[in-house]
Amino acid sequence: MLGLHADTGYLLYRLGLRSGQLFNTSLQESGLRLRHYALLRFLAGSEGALQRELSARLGYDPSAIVGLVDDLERLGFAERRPAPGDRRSRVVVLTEAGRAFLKSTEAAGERVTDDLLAPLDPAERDTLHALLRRVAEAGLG
Amino acid sequence: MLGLHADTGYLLYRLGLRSGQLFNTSLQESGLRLRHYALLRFLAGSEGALQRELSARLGYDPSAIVGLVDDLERLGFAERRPAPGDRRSRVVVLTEAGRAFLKSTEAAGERVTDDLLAPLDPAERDTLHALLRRVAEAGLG
DNA sequence: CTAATTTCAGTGGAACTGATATAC
DNA sequence: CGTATATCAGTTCCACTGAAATTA
Repeated sequence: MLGLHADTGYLLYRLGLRSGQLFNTSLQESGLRLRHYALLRFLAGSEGALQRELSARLGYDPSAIVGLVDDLERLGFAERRPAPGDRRSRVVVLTEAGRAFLKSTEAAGERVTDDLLAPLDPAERDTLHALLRRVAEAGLG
Repeated sequence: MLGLHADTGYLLYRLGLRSGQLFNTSLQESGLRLRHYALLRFLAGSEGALQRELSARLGYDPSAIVGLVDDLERLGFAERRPAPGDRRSRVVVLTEAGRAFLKSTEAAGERVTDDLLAPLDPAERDTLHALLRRVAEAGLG
């Protein structure tokens, strides 16, 4: 019995905190947080998404999406457009400035994961990633 | 490019949040949070620890330890005792009531990790655990 | 009518910063 | 003197809850 450090769930909790901190410090000079960055990267692969889709796919509360998109709009990295076919919804799309920002910070994002997983060799990282993906897909949809 | 879901660091961040939530809801009827529980389980394997040791080993800020130990003392699960040899320090020890509480909630804690890792078979869980431990030890001390 | 989408106000917790008292 | 331990006050952010307005 070595305390909760021996528990996988607790390890995930602690490493999740550490990962989030690394991302945020890496992003701090841009004025964005990890959540903004995640949203931008999702948009980069989607040709526009409804806010409720962002909420579901990223796992953030719908009320949190509002403020995140507000921030990105203020910076000119994303825009809200009326959704064709449903006047309740808004489509959020990446702007050219947003795309350029993503390109400029791509390397920094990879460096964070590199630092975090430094003790693992490439094959082990793949194994870890695959296991985490399966856990994530079961629990988060 | 599937967005940050394809990034291991981000997966860790998301799963860490989910893991913490599961622990906290599992503990909610006891009135404690994951951080209290982690502290209790650390004490169970330590014969008493200085608060600065708790901070270092659990990764919580020293100022956070104060409130956590306050809560545990109020419930009678832990006690502060003067540290022999250094009147600045306090030794935090588990009480009998604390030990009994841990015993009564052992199964619940295991169930949380079980739920979280449901998609993985036992061998995969061991693999995941070993990988996470190595990542944790490199970054968290 | 009920349900879905977005928005907003408010709550509580978490993590930290900076300052203080005490002791080394 | 400077450093370490514990404590306290205050800040910021995060995640959520509950409710509103609009539309389906």
